[in-house]
Amino acid sequence: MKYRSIGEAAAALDIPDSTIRYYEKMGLLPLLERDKAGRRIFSDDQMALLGTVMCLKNTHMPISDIKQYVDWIVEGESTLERRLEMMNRHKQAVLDEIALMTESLKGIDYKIERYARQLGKK
Amino acid sequence: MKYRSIGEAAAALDIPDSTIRYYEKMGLLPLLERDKAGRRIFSDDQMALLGTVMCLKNTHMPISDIKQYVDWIVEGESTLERRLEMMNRHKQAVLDEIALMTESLKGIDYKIERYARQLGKK
DNA sequence: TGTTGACTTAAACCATAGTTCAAGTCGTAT
DNA sequence: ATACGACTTGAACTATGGTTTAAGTCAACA
Repeated sequence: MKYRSIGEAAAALDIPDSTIRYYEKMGLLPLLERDKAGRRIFSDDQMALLGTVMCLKNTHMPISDIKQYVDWIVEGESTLERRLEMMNRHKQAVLDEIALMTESLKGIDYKIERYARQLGKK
Repeated sequence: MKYRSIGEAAAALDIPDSTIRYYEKMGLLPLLERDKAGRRIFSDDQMALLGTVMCLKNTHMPISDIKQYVDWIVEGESTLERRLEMMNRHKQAVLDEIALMTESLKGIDYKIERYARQLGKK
């Protein structure tokens, strides 16, 4: 199994190393292994977890909620139902936010049209 | 012309009064009038501007950029081109962010499916 | 006339999400 | 052997976007 350094993991996900250290400190990356020198090493499983964390972060889930989710993963099968419910609720929140952005974009498009018209007919 | 109090303006846009005061202090609401008692009064024009500010805020434009935009509005017609360019750039940023969220949502949907399957077949 | 309720101010406070710093360790390539 | 780059730590620092507080003013209604 291939292990990655923090630099490789960060490059793979296009985020700064410092963010990964911060996430670990916040408890989003439990069970992260170290080599003999004390350096973080990322297994495929940890890369997958980090990918999930990034999905949640990219959709604006607060760190505290991501931590709850990760804690449930560590806790095991007994939390499957809670995890499913959390993901369903989050999905709806994301859809709502996308809808708000899309709606607000209409106001922006309206400005663009008006400015373009004013500049064009001058 | 109907004027609104800060409470009415806030209720119309479903935001706290304190946010409107904060936006005014940040310079997002220049030319906002006051009544004899010193209270803010919102004309239809100011309501429209506030609506635009909310569109920009809802699409995650930083306060400092919104201020630049409002400053250009106050400056007048000579800034039309810059405003158009700013709105076009912002529109692209919003589309990019929606795309990222939509993509990240796929990872979440995948989790939902897996959890649902695991819970269903048990 | 007096008590509400909505408003005013400036300044302090808060949460969130990182980033930066200083000082030090490790392993490999020359 | 040593220099280099990538890594380590904890703590301090930053930026952003508000919210809260304290003390006070004002207009209208009972």
